[in-house]
Amino acid sequence: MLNEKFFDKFAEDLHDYLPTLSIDCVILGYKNEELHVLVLRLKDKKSWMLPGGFVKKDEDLDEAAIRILKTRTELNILFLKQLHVFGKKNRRDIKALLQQLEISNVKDEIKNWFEQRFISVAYLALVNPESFTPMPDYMSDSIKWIPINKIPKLLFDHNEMITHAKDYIDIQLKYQPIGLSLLPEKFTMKTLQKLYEVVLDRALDRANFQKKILKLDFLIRHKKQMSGGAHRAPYLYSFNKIKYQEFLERGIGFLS
Amino acid sequence: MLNEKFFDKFAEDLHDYLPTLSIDCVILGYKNEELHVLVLRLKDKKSWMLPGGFVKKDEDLDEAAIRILKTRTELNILFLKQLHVFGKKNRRDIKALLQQLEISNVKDEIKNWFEQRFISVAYLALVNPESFTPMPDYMSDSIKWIPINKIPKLLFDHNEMITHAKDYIDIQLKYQPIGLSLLPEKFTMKTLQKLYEVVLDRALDRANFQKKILKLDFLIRHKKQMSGGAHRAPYLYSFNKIKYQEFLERGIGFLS
DNA sequence: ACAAAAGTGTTTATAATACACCCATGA
DNA sequence: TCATGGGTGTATTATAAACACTTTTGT
Repeated sequence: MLNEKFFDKFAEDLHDYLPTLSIDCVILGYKNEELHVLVLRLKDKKSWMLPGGFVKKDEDLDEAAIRILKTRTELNILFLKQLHVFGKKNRRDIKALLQQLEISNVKDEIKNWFEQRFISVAYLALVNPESFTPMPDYMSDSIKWIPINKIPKLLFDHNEMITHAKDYIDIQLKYQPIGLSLLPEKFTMKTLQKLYEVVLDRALDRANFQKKILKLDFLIRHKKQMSGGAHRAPYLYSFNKIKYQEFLERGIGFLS
Repeated sequence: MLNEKFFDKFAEDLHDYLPTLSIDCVILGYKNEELHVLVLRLKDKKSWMLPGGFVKKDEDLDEAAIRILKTRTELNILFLKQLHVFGKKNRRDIKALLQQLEISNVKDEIKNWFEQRFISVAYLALVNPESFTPMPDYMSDSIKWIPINKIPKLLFDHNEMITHAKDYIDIQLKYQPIGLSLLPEKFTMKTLQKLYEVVLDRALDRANFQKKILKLDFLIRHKKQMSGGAHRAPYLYSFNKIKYQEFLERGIGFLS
């Protein structure tokens, strides 16, 4: 069994982790004009779940979240925010998990660990899917970007976590800019508008969108232009990160 | 020592609680035209902290928060929301706590319990201060409403929790109504306006405020009137709880 | 030169703000 | 009847939405 070695190591390290506390990550990416979520498929090839992990005794909660993200995304910098704590007493179907992990014949320590009641802190991360190749981990055989509207039933309350993330994005979008973590370095106004349309789930007026966004003054317009279709070439833009950051902090309402 | 009996009992019950996880409550109330926070003074008469507690193994996280609130406020129904998890590894100055609890000569189990690293979930509660008398607990000698701008240095990261609560209220106020939990059953438009002015920290136009709020249509106007000053008597209003609830759920922006 | 999409401008509707006016009440 | 604060109306300004017009590009 592929993960046996991992579990032996994990059994040794168990005492380094805080008990009963876990972290799960809703990692959102934007590609093909859709919002996607990064989900793991377990070795049984049937069950899906969000990437997650545990908190070491000598690390901050946020540090743990970053460490867990890095094992999947190789990324250093990304938008990362604590979303919500999920603490229902029966939120985990433990029997199902043990089966799916194929660890029923594993050391008692490991079994006891996974049989605990866990309170889980859900984190939201926004990333650009084109900037890295996601990596599966010890208990999963594959990791995939799945469109947010086509997520299958996940283990435990993980679907609820995604809903929470989507609600958060919907609300935040109305008074904070998004995009810095979701788009490539340079992009067209149309691309940015499409992102907003996907998240808001409604069409926006091209002319008014352009005016509003430019007025906020956190985009840098580049002289260069794209080549492509048989039409006028659009400007490319990038974010003025300082002004963008100011906006994130102020959080002024800027789109109805 | 007054709490010895409590600690004996607590030592017995320790195994009923989840380790390393605590709850702290920012309880906000509005009186004398100011936002107040409910804080505890410890028995040493110098240290202040937020009311808090631990999570039982057989209760949901939210249930624990409600239980903890009830021991202080006697209240059943109130606005309650999970704010943020505080998880810095050195967030608690443990030595200071042990001194202040005067439990340095207490059973080892108790000592070990409090010496743990705790991750704490901060909850926000809004209550009407006139509807109950707050109660101190085993480790505090008094509990008081203190204006949010005059909070002393509290233990650990509790000041940060209050800042977090205030920020949350500031943002929420812009696209959700507040008041149902903070005001008495019946109130004048002036009172409601004052609440908004205190929270937003700026003056609002009387006429426009009235029009905007009434247009939202979640207030019930009562025929009766107050007596008092030498002037026209104002209407009394109360909340239409159904419409108010609809607004909370929709969360439409309604005050610039 | 034409189609297609980008960029800009103009008109219209809607909402926010400022402030003026009249009303009711108790001294 | 007068001062005080309450309630309502109106003019002004700012913002949002709709859409028309012009520009640039590849074919």
